[in-house]
Amino acid sequence: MSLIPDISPLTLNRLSVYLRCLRILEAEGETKVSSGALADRFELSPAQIRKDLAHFGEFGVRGVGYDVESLGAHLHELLGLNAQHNLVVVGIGNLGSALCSFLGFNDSSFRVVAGVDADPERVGKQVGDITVQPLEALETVVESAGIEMGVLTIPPEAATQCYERLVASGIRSILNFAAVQLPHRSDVRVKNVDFRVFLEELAFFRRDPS
Amino acid sequence: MSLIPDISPLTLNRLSVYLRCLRILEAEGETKVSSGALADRFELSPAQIRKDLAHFGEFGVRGVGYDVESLGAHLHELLGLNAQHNLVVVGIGNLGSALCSFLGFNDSSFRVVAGVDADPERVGKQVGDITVQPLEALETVVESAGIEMGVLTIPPEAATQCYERLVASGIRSILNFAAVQLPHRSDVRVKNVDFRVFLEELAFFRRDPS
DNA sequence: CCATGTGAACAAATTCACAGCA
DNA sequence: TGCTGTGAATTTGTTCACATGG
Repeated sequence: MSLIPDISPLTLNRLSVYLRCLRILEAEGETKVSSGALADRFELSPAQIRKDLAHFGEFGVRGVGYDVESLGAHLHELLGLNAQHNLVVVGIGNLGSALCSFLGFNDSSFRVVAGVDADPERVGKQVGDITVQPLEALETVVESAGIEMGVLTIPPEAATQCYERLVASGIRSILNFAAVQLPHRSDVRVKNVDFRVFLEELAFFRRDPS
Repeated sequence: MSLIPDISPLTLNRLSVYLRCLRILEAEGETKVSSGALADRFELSPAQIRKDLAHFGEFGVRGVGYDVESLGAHLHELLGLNAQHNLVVVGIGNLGSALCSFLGFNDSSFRVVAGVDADPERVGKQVGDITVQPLEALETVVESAGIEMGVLTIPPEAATQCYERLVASGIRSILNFAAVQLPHRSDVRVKNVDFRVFLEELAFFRRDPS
């Protein structure tokens, strides 16, 4: 079906946003929505919505708009959410725990199936659905639980080593919350998330305009 | 001094990244760095580094490069990090707690000075430097502690109401982790962070290319 | 010399505006 | 009529290549 052309990261992230918006409308009982209505409701650009969607076929009906449910289903599939993605969370501090519980009741595209921590105090703890295992078990766990994505929620000093171990275990998709530059590998996709960048963006607009 | 021209969000976020890189080099004892060396080390583009920095004056020395310490200081100031920014965290679950402790030992540009939660079980708990206070105390706390930024780490149902209360208390900068569309106000800056968007970006590149 | 700073060339992304279809 | 889908126009962002100056 959908032979997907090249897609920019900006467009890709907007598709996630659109999907979120559609789910909200769906919960409100809406069945049809136009690009203009979507844009008004969620502060988006109608032309951009249409452009973004048009890359992947003709999902809308002229004069009417889009079917909330079927467009949602299309985006869901397009984003690779039909498959279930098993995750391991490395570092079960507060942030790691937050992700474990967050991805418990989620719509099951993502599921944390294991969590490991270097701290013996934390090993054995129950967080969301999982029991914390020792860091040494990382490779074993990845292989036995069919894990395909790793989440790094550990201090920066430990991040690179854990990254190497995840990659050596066959993981090719990593969400990294540690503020370090992980070594680049063309076959591994890393998504870096740095909270300080978000805060600094807010701080910039509060600076003294001297 | 620095009369700052308009700056794109992309450039702004890169400045944060540059600052992070400079701090690492500083810790390693480097005193000078060229755009090329920075780019090699951190997988950036040398021309872009120069363009980005050149917006704000001539920080480099031709034939030499940039002074790690003084460029760091410039960026620090430029990003509004000389001032201390007091934050309130609304919702002290795992994610809220993570932010409280994360911004404990930080370099003091950002400080969580208060945390509130609707759950009586959590009120009185000690997290990082702060003692959790009841949600009702939100306005009082904001006004008495000189708070200028709010962080929303609460379930989506509660987010809009807390947003309104933060804004009514005078807060104009908000970091929002709840997956809702907060009402737009031209005088309030909201930075939305949605973990699912990050995960879906990774999932997209794992989808079945049918 | 060597690396910055910068205008000019290029590329990407967004918006416009309208043809085409239910 | 009304909204999609889309080429064309515009704006924004990136890269190139070189003149400039320590």
